[in-house]
Amino acid sequence: MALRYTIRDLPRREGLRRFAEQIPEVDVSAVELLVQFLQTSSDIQYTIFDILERKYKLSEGKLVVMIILYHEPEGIAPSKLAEKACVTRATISAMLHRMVRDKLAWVVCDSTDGRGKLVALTERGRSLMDEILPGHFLRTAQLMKNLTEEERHTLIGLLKKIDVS
Amino acid sequence: MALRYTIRDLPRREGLRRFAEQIPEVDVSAVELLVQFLQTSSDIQYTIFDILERKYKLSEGKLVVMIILYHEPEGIAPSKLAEKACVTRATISAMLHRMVRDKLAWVVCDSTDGRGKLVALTERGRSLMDEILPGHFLRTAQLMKNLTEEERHTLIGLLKKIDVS
DNA sequence: TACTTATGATTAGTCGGCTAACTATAAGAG
DNA sequence: CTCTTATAGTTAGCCGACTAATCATAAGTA
Repeated sequence: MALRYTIRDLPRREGLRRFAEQIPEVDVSAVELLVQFLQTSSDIQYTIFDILERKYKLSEGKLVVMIILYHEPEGIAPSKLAEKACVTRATISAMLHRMVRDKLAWVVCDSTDGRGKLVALTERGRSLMDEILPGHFLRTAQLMKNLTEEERHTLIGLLKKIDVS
Repeated sequence: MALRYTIRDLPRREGLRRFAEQIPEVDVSAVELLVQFLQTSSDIQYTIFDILERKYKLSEGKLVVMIILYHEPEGIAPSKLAEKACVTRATISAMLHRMVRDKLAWVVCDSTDGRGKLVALTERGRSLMDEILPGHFLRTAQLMKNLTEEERHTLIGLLKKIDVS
């Protein structure tokens, strides 16, 4: 099914806002802000990551993992990789399987630790990154092009005020 | 594995930023903005939705579906539900299976259309929503409490300037 | 040294997304 | 009225995330 992505979350989030308005004690502007944030979030998800997904079968998670690997030409332990990518080892384990299958990475046993392994990108993995990243940064710049330097600064400041303690 | 959620994406996104800095043509402030946005995004994901997930086994997607159903006491067709929730019918189909299994919703055949069905919340589903929503809106308000009304307004305006055309 | 504990990786099972292919029924066109 | 096309729902199979359990090896301790 072809979802109409440009308006995709409007009705979805709208429901939440309508709901909030019906309950007197609710902080409506906070809900509206959350709704807008989630909306922007899924829009960015689409313009930045779904493109990579469709064109290169590369999810955000895999991109993150590959960028980490790109910086570790000597290889890195899967557990370290999990930690840096902020996912569980189980997730890395499955992802590595697919990456090895697709010849994007290789894995060897760590000679200094019988339990451990070492992962690194293959030449194919490296060149995929070289192919992908320029467009990725370009799309990022495009996304933000309507914001002045000052506005970007303000926006970062306001985002940091959201209390996620 | 217990991830340290409070700092969970710092290293992850950091890799992207460091990468950007090494390439001269890259619009660094745009990348920084994206990094901060994704960071805030996953923080919100945690404080708002992971809580629901852990306490009530309720994902964001299921919450959205249940809010829609909450507003449709007469029942709604799964295809309409998919459209309003902005997911595919296949996704709804699987989710409804689980919701029926967990006695949160029931499904009957549509008498006016041999192909169709009608879904609605069970009493259990409704009362779960009644139980969950106050806390949910409270956490939303908590999240935004450090922002003045004016700042909220500014933030919404800036988010809308992000170009996702 | 032997036992206990900690760590690295994997596996099984769950969930929520997706696409593609399928079945059944409704609606429209000739 | 029949044939074609569109629509509703399901199923199979993939991906990335998770937890919990398991296995092997390292490291620490009595």
